[in-house]
Amino acid sequence: MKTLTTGEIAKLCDVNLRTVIRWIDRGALKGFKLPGRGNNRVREEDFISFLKEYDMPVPVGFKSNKGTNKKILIVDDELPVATAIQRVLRQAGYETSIATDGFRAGSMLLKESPAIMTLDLSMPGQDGFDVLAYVRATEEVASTRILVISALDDISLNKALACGADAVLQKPFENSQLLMMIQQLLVGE
Amino acid sequence: MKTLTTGEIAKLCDVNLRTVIRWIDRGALKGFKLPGRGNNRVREEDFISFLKEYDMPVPVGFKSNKGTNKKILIVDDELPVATAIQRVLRQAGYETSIATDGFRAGSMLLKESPAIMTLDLSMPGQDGFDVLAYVRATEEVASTRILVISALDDISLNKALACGADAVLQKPFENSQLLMMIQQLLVGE
DNA sequence: GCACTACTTGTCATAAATGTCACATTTGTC
DNA sequence: GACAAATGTGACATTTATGACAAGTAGTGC
Repeated sequence: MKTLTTGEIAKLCDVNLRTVIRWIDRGALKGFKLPGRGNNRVREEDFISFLKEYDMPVPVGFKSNKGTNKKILIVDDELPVATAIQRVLRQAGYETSIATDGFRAGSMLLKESPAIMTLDLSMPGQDGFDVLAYVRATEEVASTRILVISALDDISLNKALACGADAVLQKPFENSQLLMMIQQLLVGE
Repeated sequence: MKTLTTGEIAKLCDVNLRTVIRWIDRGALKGFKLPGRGNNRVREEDFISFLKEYDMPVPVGFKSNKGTNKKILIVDDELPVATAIQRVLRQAGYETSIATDGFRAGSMLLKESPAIMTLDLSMPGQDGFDVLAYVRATEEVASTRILVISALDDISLNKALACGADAVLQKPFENSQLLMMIQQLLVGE
């Protein structure tokens, strides 16, 4: 369970540490105290709900709601494919967005911090394995679950798993397969 | 995340604090409220876009503030080119990072919020004009100054300016030209 | 020019929130 | 263990939000 100190929250909110402590004392921000002298700790989820409740901006790379966030980012350069995936996921109640090129994908990944990203391995000018490695090495988004969707052979898919993919799905696939994998990824952690 | 209080904005705009609050209440200036009694905070970027939208002069004291962020993101798929640019900028005292593909570029742009991004128009699988349009349309990074560096002809460079580039530089270029443009972009606004 | 309207901005006092400071204590780090 | 860094606390200074009201700024029509 990831927690935050008052100092960290103070920096994130650009506010004085004293003020953060007062928020906690007042009950506006839910936290708990360490046994020592009563140093405060705030659970990440509580901090996020606090920000949302008071309509405060959530710092970039800090939105991963782990449990409750069901946002899915669909990365595929072929728009028809992406929208097809989107249709299936939306019907199942998931919140989705689409990125059709590398720049958008990278940007939206950090901007929206989705719980899951589906990734097409073979995008023009973009090495899918490299994307996997980069995401895993980038702290802000490292915990994003990644579902690789590709028409490539098993060897490539295995390599994707080795590079950090959480699951792979070979094209063509059944909608039910897709949904099952998404659901597993969401529950899985 | 740097934010401003109503009082700071009042001084910067040389208006009454009461007026700033009214701007925020009215929605002209985007801000958010702290949990306490609802003290207002305005994100720096939002304040800048506000000033631009209403054609208000950017206060001198504030420019220097922005000037402290000298981070520059270099986007070029050819690593030798990128490192050459980086060497020049680092020698001049700028903090730099390099992105050699679209995904990294988009991700690092949001992660690091650089003051300036240099952009190669012709990256494989990535339409430079489209990147420009996307950045301008994305609130979180819309105010990033973009210097397009390209070997393409004048027509393309003009199109880049129309798409939202703040400046263009045609390859090949002198190091002094590059530095001058960077400096102008940092001071210019 | 004048009166009228609609609107924005400035002023003031007050209550409340936030920032500052010094110092003891705790926590992190090696 | 020992040391550096971060945190909590109280008292106090500063800043902020709010309402009501005055003053200023167009624009309109006469």
